[in-house]
Amino acid sequence: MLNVNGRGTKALGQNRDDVRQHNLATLLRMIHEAGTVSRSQLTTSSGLNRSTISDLVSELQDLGLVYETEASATGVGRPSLQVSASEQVVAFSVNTDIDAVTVATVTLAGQVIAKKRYPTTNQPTADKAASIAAKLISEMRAELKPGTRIVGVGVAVPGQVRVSDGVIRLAPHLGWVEVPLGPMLSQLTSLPVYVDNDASIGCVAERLYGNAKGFSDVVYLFAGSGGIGGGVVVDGNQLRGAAGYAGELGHVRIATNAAKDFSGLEGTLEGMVRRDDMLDVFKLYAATDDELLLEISRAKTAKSVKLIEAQIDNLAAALGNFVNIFNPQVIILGGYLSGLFEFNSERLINGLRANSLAAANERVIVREGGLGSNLLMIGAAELPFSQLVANPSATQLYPAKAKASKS
Amino acid sequence: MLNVNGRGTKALGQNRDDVRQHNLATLLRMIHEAGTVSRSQLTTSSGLNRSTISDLVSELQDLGLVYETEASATGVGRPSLQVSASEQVVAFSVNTDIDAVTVATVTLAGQVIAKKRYPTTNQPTADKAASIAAKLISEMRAELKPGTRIVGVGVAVPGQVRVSDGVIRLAPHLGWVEVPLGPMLSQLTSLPVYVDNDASIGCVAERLYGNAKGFSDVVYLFAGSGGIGGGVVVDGNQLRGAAGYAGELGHVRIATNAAKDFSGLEGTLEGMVRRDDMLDVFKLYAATDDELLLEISRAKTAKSVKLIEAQIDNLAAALGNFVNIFNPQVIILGGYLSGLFEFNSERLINGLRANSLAAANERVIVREGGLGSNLLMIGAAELPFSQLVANPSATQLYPAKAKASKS
DNA sequence: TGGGTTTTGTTGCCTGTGACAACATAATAG
DNA sequence: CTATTATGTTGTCACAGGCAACAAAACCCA
Repeated sequence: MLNVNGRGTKALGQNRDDVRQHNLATLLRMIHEAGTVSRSQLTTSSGLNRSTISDLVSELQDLGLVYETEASATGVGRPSLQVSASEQVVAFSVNTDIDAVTVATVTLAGQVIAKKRYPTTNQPTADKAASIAAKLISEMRAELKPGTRIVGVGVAVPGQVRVSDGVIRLAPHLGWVEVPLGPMLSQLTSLPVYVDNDASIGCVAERLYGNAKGFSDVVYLFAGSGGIGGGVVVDGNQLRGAAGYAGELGHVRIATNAAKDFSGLEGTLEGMVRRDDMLDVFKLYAATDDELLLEISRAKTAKSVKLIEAQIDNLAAALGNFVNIFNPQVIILGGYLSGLFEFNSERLINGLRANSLAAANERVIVREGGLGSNLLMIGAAELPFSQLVANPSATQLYPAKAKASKS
Repeated sequence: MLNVNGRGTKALGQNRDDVRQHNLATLLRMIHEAGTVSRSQLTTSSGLNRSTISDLVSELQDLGLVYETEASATGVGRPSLQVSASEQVVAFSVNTDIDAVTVATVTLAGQVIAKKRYPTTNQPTADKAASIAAKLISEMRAELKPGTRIVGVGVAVPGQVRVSDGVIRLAPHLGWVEVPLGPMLSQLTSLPVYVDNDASIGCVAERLYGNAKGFSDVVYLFAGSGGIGGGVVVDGNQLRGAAGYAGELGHVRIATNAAKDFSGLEGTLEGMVRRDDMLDVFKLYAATDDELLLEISRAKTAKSVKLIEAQIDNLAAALGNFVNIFNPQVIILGGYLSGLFEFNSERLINGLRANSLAAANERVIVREGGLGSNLLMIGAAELPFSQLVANPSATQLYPAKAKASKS
């Protein structure tokens, strides 16, 4: 029951029958991302022959990963069979936050079919969080339809995660330092567990199902109660870096002599665009993002407007940096940052342009995040799913009723 | 005679006989990067069968791209044939700088076999630079051994380049705005021309042949007379961004209220770590990097030391950002930045650590660039070579004696 | 209503690619 | 001089996807 490195041992160069694996993986990826696709669509967008698609799809069907249905005709010609990702193949996603542990069941088709939130008083310890998560997973596992198979568990943690083995290096808001959350949860559930930073996971979700869908170069910025995190997609691939810590966009320095952020760095984006400051100016003690967004949109007092504009300017400076560094097609703002964008998008865009090179910023699109509360759930499930998709025929699945065979 | 996009039309998913192309490309890449490899090495590091290697290598040989030699025995067993990249296959590399145009002939084995520098008074216009380059190329082409074939021309320009069509969007030091240098040079030489930013090209060279060799996640920073440029390698691939402008690391903002850089941005690395300031403090009007490095290493006056330390601190702040963003394995400092590193590497490293997350910076290596004056020449030649390597059997080559057939 | 057209699924055959095994070759070790 | 080790060479084989021919299922139109 090992946590496998997100990017496995790369076969140094070539392939022979890997062709089959590759094609199988490509088709499953298409089906997984779309939920349902017709076989003719698969044929055209893959470039493979009809007969090959037929063969490959039936192999996926034998593996129990997809199923076919007849579609009602939409035009001339024989209607193409619809291929759908199986709802009988699921992953569990976990989000450990400062005030709750949330677990969801997500199907291979990308649907959240169950979700449980377990509120905690204060921040839970890692042990506590793991046992809560394991308990919720166990409950949800018992409620699965018979025959359902489980791919694994994906965990979103607000902090720095060593992706290779699921160790939380530092999660300041949770007070976790060097805790092996992945192995702990894997032991409790007897399932493979994959852990990653919450913002990276949000980025994955936005790219697959949200407002960054279809883009190959994306910068994602997310501000929650735990500071600012980021995720980056470069040429269609999630930026991970040497050990998986890349994309810490909230800790990028943009100014001198300024407040420290939660990790002790000075003059960083996270230290200058603070959700808590925003709550203070509206005299809120705690608020959901929706409540805060509403307040921001109605801000009238000079003090609040000044704060909002200052945050917009700082955000724009940081975004300018990211544009110079990544030359992305689209920038997605999540959490309460979308409120800043809505409040005065022109100011934000102008600031961005003033802080970046004309060539790099000329085509960049700034958008709010398109996914709601299920963002992290869908994204976290992608961690185990991506393992399955990369190797459809050789990935072990686990039955709904426990007694999983040890790997 | 078109300039082809660096990353061609990506076949959406799969392959059939693409296998052969892929394997051929992989082998040629290994041979190209190593210069000479034994067949047994190719066998082990590719994972392919001996017989397959034999077959593929003989195809590369038929294509005239490699040749085999018998090696003197080094151990037990039959000695393996050595496979070398052909010196009869070359590319021209061009560097348009503010005071000269330099052209070199580089072999597929990575050797610079000829080099000519044409000094210019003041900055040349793009037309001037193109005609000088074309003239030098024509001369060097005439001096090639008969039978030599030309892959194309790679151009390194200090500025922002639209890689897809070779248009220089902005090269502040040369005073070039929106000039189609690639097409111009292509017309003059009747050869395919590829253009990229000089720092990106330096990064490529360092990764293939310099101090970043073998690393998959690299941040490269280069300071020359034209400001500070950067290049990034992410998971083995050069960071390009949506339109090829990514990696403008010199224009990243790290401070408030500071001097503008050459592109008019405020508080950026380029604005705060200035080569000209360094020349001033040593009362130099102009100097080669070697001269400047010597001065820095001998700096004694309070004023010069203070400036050097201030630049080190600012450089460290920027490097901290890059570590948080990219989590690289290695950072390479080129140009006179290596002098800052040598002057007080401890201060630089400490500053880097203070400005980045512990998890991200714990294993990062900081090094000076390992390539001398041929850095840009070797890197620029890689632009056409990478086209050839990606598609060994279908890339057109051009004869040494002109009269090239139009494509 | 029925034939023509268009699009897609299915089947059987074909080609190209790399694996594999057997053998040949060239070095070292004793 | 033989045994051992490592590599190159050759012929055969398995397997994946392309391709063509046919069947099936929709629409169009007279």
